[in-house]
Amino acid sequence: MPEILPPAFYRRSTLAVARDLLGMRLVRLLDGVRVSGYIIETEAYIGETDLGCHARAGRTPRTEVMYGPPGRAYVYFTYGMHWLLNAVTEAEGFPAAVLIRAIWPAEGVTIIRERRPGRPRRQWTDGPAKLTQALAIDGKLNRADLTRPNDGLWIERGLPVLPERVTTAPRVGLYSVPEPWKSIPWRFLVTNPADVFPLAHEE
DNA sequence: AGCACGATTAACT
DNA sequence: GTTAATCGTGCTC
Repeated sequence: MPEILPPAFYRRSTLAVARDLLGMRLVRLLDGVRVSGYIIETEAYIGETDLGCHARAGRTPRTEVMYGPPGRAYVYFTYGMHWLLNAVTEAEGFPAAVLIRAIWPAEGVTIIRERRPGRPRRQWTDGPAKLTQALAIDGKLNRADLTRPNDGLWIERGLPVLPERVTTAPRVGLYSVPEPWKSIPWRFLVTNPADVFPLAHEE
């Protein structure tokens, strides 16, 4: 039976959660069908002092969810057209989250292809807004509970990713953010995911 | 009330 | 390599 990651998984250091989410399975239930993928890229955003984190603005209507209980979804809209998915981390009251930047398709490949028309397979879910398109994730899922199946979006234990398969790098897209936040290596990637995860077959 | 900008993507040259 | 698309958010007036 798939084990849904409990609140205790998220109620830890955001860097540990970002690292450990690699290989876990992000699951979306669409019309009773499981659409899922293994998480292969994440980024950590940690507290009001992290000038790359939205919580640098303090408590606002948008950032409020990051101050709430761990294991909830923080879904926000950017560039006028894209939704991005985060998992809230750390103890309630401390604002932090992990951005899910890429997944390796696992289940529901037919639905994913339909939701990413005309794109080659490797571009289905290799970006933070591409995966939300593929899994039909938008603002309605902000504050969803990722530790229960109730909201149709959760994260399960997946496949282990060994330390030698993990790369760290600076976070993406923080052009105007001052140092050290701009270059601090809080991005986590699985190297050569094709060697680790099975190629999903058509259903 | 107005404004600058963004945790991006796709389509260009 | 460059750039347009497009609008919610937070900040300033």
